[in-house]
Amino acid sequence: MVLKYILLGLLSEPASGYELKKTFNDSLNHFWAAELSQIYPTLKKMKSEKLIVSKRMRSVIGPDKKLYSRTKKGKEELLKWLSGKPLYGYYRFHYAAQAFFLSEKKDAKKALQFYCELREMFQTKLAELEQIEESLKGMEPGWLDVLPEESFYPYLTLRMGIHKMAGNIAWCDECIAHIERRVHKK
Amino acid sequence: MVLKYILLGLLSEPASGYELKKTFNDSLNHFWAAELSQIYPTLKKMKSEKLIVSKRMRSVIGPDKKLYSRTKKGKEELLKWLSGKPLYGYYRFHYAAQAFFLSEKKDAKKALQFYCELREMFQTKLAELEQIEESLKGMEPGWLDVLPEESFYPYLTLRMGIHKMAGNIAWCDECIAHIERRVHKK
DNA sequence: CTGAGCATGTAACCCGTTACATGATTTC
DNA sequence: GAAATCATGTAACGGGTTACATGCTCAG
Repeated sequence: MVLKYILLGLLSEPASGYELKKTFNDSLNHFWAAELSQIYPTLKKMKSEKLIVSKRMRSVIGPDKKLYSRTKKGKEELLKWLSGKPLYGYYRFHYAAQAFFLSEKKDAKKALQFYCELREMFQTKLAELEQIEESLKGMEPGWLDVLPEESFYPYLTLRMGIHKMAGNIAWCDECIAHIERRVHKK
Repeated sequence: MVLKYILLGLLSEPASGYELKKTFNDSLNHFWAAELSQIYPTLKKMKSEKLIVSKRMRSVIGPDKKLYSRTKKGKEELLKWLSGKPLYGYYRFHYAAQAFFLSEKKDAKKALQFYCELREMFQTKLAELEQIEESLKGMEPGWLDVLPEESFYPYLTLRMGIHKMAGNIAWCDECIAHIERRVHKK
């Protein structure tokens, strides 16, 4: 139930479900995602658990919205989660599954093509993240040290995405070199 | 339905559900996992789709087992999947969610501790992967070039895991340095 | 005779996705 | 009047996990 804790974390400022979804799109997207159809029921459940309260608000544009705020109990729950050990989980990489069985194709050139396509995908993702980083960066050299904490820690997770993608690209380059050497040896 | 294709890929040699589970434990574990309670129904469904056939086999030790083999249709299905573009998917990193909200703790030392623990986790995983790699490596310098294809491509996915972990560790080191600088500045 | 490993399965549940349903307001 | 954006929800389904159920054989 990680979504619950993420919503709790985002509700340091009151927000509606719809607004929370937008935050996902532009702040947490490189490591998490959630659809509205999941957010709404989760908020409902959190409210029944008294982790948050809601207030009906008139919206200037569009229909009324429900502004959710975190309760004291909610804040405690969040801190408890943050105090736990970092949790790793298990990951499923679809492209790795494909890469694992590449020998079935009996054609090293196809394998080479696969890794080149994969590299391009990673390169695109990396460029996206670097663009976000660029827009965040101040122009003075000490900008990072004066960033407020609420922006500093999220920035570090953006760096995670960048490191991951760089690692992926390095992997692809290595694989491409290995496969090419094999092709030429033959 | 990636599991279906993975099982299809593993069935280049006939095997039972129980044996396939063991393969997961020692060959694909760094990028995929599957429980027996998921493998058995999946095999059943694949059989009904005529992608595989089964044969009852007497086991020397323990009860009878069902040996599954891939059919021609199954092989075709597998090749079709392998010919598709590499699929990326979306990923959810629990520890990143925690890292995102570290400012809530109001204590940079706690944040530092979090990243140190995370780094240790990655280091442990990396060591595991490197040990597997060590046991795979031959002693002659050209060992990789003479590896048969069915071992070469899986080896490359092991390299993926190693690159990912190295990237994660580099990220942690960077974060730790940033946070320490902030603490000292204050 | 107990426990570990071999072997196969079902049931309940949880998380997340896609599709569907509804309706207001603003802009072109 | 159509399309885009704001706003909230429900229903069906899929993939995966945990727990449960059963039974064989071998080693200590």
